[in-house]
Amino acid sequence: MSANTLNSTTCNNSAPVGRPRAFDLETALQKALEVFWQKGYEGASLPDLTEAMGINKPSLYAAFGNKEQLFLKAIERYENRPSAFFYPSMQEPTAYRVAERILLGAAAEHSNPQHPPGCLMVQGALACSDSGQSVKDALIARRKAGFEQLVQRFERAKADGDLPADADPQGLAGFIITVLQGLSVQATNGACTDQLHNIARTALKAFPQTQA
Amino acid sequence: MSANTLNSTTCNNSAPVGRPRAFDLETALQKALEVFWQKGYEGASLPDLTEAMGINKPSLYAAFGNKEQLFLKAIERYENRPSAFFYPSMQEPTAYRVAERILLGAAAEHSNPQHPPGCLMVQGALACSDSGQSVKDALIARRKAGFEQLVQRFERAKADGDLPADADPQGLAGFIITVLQGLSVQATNGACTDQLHNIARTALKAFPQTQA
DNA sequence: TTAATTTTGTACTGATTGGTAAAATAGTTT
DNA sequence: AAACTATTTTACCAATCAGTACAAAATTAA
Repeated sequence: MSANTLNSTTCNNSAPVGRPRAFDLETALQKALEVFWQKGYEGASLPDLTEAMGINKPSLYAAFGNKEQLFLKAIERYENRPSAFFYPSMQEPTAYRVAERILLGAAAEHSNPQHPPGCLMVQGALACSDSGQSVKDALIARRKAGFEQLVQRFERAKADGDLPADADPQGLAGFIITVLQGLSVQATNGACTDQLHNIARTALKAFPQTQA
Repeated sequence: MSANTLNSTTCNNSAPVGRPRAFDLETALQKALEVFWQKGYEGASLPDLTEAMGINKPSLYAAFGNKEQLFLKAIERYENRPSAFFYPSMQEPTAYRVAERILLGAAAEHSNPQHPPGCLMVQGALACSDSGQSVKDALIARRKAGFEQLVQRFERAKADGDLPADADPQGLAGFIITVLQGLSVQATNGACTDQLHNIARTALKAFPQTQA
């Protein structure tokens, strides 16, 4: 196992001993992320990955462990990428604004032609063989974590008074997450940004809006 | 290719010439359907399929062609199974009732513990390798066909007056389909019927309701 | 310069993938 | 009974899967 795991810009500026790595860890991981995004965990073969990453298999295994660990690092990068919108949306001032930013963000991002359609958290491993079960479970856990965060945000909104006293944070969060994930399937179908935007706007009509 | 393709109850009661088939085509197809439903097209291996179907590979190939054709026959059966709810929902008298039946039907059916969670049309092949592309495309086409049917139903509803004159059939149909497919992901997460029902009810609040 | 260390490219592994060849078997037809 | 036909069983095929052994290469440390 290497000393610096995934830190391309290490503080230690003295070059490490041994032959230097000929590729950049982050850009290679980004390429792997895009392959997984397009083909899913099991649909992405090692030749698919190594070709996109511009490295060969021993380099991949030395740097990332194995295919499963590479995938887990890819979804971690996915959630922290600059254009990620879900968790940043929590900081909006009202529940409605949170819901709006999530769904409009998904409409734009899931149909962005600069990367594969849809959401990696959904496309990655929805149904798979027995050997993919652990990765599928990891994605389920991540999706549930997002849901729980949204429930908490809506509970806070209820306490803050920007959601009605009779609002159901659990139900509303479940609804927003469901539309979010449905938009991922729509994007796979080839829907463009305008169509997804239209769907998001329709969904938002079901969301309680205390003030405009 | 066999004379009787998929007709277990043939009108011709004289036994066909040759060694009789030792299994029932429909029940074998049903078993294959359930494997695909659980694991997806590529996640279902031939041993997975033959074991569930209770036959061996040459029997599978003789009866169904190959894995891809077996899958296509499985999704055809899926759409015509007794508990299918999507197309029958079109016959409801109003657009709202159509939307309601689709979403409540999905809430119940996608979480039915008697079969795998979610919808085969979504779980079957959302993201896959290059070799699964044709099956993925077939599922996209089926999903789009369902969407188009719903658009037409809502356009008729607009003409009938049970949708407002300013209603957007395309947008409304896209929204209902999106929630429908999102519910499939939720079911994969392990959501129970009550949770899906709650989400469906929330979604229906976004749907124009001319009369109760 | 030599030793130590790490990555690289090549070639390989055993297991599994979808698919099939061929003979044995179970029926109908003549 | 003999001929015919279709299915079953067993054994196999080439291709691909994820993963690795090993030696050459490239760097730092001594």
